[in-house]
Amino acid sequence: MRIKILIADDQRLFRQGLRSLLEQAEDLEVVGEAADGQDAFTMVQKTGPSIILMDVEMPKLDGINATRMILERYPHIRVLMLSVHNDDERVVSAIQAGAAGYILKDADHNEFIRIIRSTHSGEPITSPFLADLTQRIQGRQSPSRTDEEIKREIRERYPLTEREGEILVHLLKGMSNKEISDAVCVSTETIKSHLQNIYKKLGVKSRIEAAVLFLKNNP
Amino acid sequence: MRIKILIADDQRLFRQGLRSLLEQAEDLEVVGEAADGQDAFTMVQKTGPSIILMDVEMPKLDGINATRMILERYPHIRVLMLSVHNDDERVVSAIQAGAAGYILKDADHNEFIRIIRSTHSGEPITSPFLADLTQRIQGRQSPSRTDEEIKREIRERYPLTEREGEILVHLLKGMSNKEISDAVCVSTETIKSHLQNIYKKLGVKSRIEAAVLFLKNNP
DNA sequence: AAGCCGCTCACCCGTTCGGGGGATGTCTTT
DNA sequence: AAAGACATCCCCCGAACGGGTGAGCGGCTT
Repeated sequence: MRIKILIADDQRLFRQGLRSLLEQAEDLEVVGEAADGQDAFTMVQKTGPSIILMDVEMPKLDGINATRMILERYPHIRVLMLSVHNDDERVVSAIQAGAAGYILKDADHNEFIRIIRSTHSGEPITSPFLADLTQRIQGRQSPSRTDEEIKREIRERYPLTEREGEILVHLLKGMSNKEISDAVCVSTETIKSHLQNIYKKLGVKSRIEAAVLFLKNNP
Repeated sequence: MRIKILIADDQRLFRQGLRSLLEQAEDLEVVGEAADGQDAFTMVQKTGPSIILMDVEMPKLDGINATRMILERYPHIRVLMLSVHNDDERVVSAIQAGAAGYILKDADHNEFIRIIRSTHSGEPITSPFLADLTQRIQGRQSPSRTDEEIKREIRERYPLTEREGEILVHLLKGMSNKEISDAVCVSTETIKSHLQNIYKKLGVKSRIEAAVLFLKNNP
C-alpha cells in the first residue's frame, strides 16, 4: 500500500513538478492536487490522503487555517507545511494548527522524500528545534474525553436516565436519529421517544438547542 | 406590580404555610408551587416568577441542580435557597449554582420577607460572609461574548463571508431557519441558501454538525 | 465591458424531526 | 399486589430541514 499524498499549492507548476518528483518513488502516490485551502479541504473528503503537503501561502483560505479545519475533522491525517519563508511566527502557528512538520521549499528533494516517509511512519515532528514547543502545545490540548466521561458529566448536571444520557452523548456528536439508532441498536422510534423526554427535562424544543445548552457550558 | 414568587419544596404543608405567610404581604404574590426540582423547572416556564424559593433537599432533582438548570436558561431570575442545614459545602454549591442567597428554614418570617424584598430590588447577596466567595465565583464566570465577538472569531477560523458568519452565530444559539430569517430580516429561502454554502465550506451535512464543530473547539 | 462574488429569493422534492397518542415488558419500590 | 420508573416500539401528522437548480442584482476587479 503506497502512501497517499495530497498536494495543496496555488502554483500549478510547483504542484506538477512536485507530483512528478514524488511519483518517481514507488511507495508514494499523489492522489490529488488543490489550488487553495478551501479546495484542499474538499479534496481531502474525495481522495482520503494520509499525508498532505500544504503550502502556507494560498488564496481564499491559507494553509494554516486549512490545516486546522482538516485536522478538526480528520485528526489522523498528517500535514506537512511548505513555505518559502522561515518565519518563526508562522512556524508556531503551523504547529498550533496541528501540522506534523514545517519544511522550506528549497529543501533537497531526497531529504524531502525522507521526511514524508518518516512522517508517515509516525515520527513525532520533523523539526528538531520544535520538540519542546510541540510538547507544550500537546500539553494544553483538551484531553478528549471518552463517551463514558461525557455521559457521567451530563448525568451529573441533568436529571437524565442512563439511556437518555447515552443518547444525548451521541446527539452531541452531531448524529441523526438514524445514526444514533444504529449506534445503540434500537429503533429510530425509540430514539425519538427518548429525545422527547430529554427535551422536556432540559426544557428545549430541538436537538440543536439541547446541544447548544450543553456545549456552551462545557469547555 | 407585585413580586412573583415560585415555591419549590417537597413538603406540601411547608409550601402552603409559606404561601399563606407570604400572601399576607401585599407586594408579594405566590404564582406557583413545585414539589421537586424537575417540577420547579417546568413551573418556571409556566409561571414566570422573578424570585424562586428553592429547597435544597428535594427528590428527583435537588435544589442545587435545579437552580443551575433554571439559571442557565433564565439568568434574570433570583433564586433563594432554603435549607434546614447550615452545611458549608452546600452553601458553596448553592452560590456556585448561581443562587442569590442561602436562608435557614428557622429564620424569622419578618426577616425572611425582608430578604425577599431586598433580593428582588437587586441586593447583591443576602449572606454577608459570602461576599468574597461571590466575588470569586463571578470572577471566573465566562465573559459572555457578544455576537460581534463570536462572529469575528468564526470568521478568523473559517473562510466565511460576513453574512454567513452572522447566520452561523444565530445558528449557534439554537435558532431555527425561521427565527434566523426574522432576526436578520430576509426570507427563509435566503437563510437556506447561506446555510448550504456554510455546510459546504465547513464540510458538514447539517446545522447540528456545524454547531458541534464550532462549539466543541470553543470554550 | 465582462466576469466574479456576495446577497437575495424562489420552486420542488424527499427526508428528517418534533409532538401527540398509545402499547408492551421489566424491574424496583412501596 | 400495586405503583412507578425505565426502555422499547408503533402509528400518524405537520412542520422543518437539506439538496438541487435557477435567477436577479449590486459591487468590485480585470
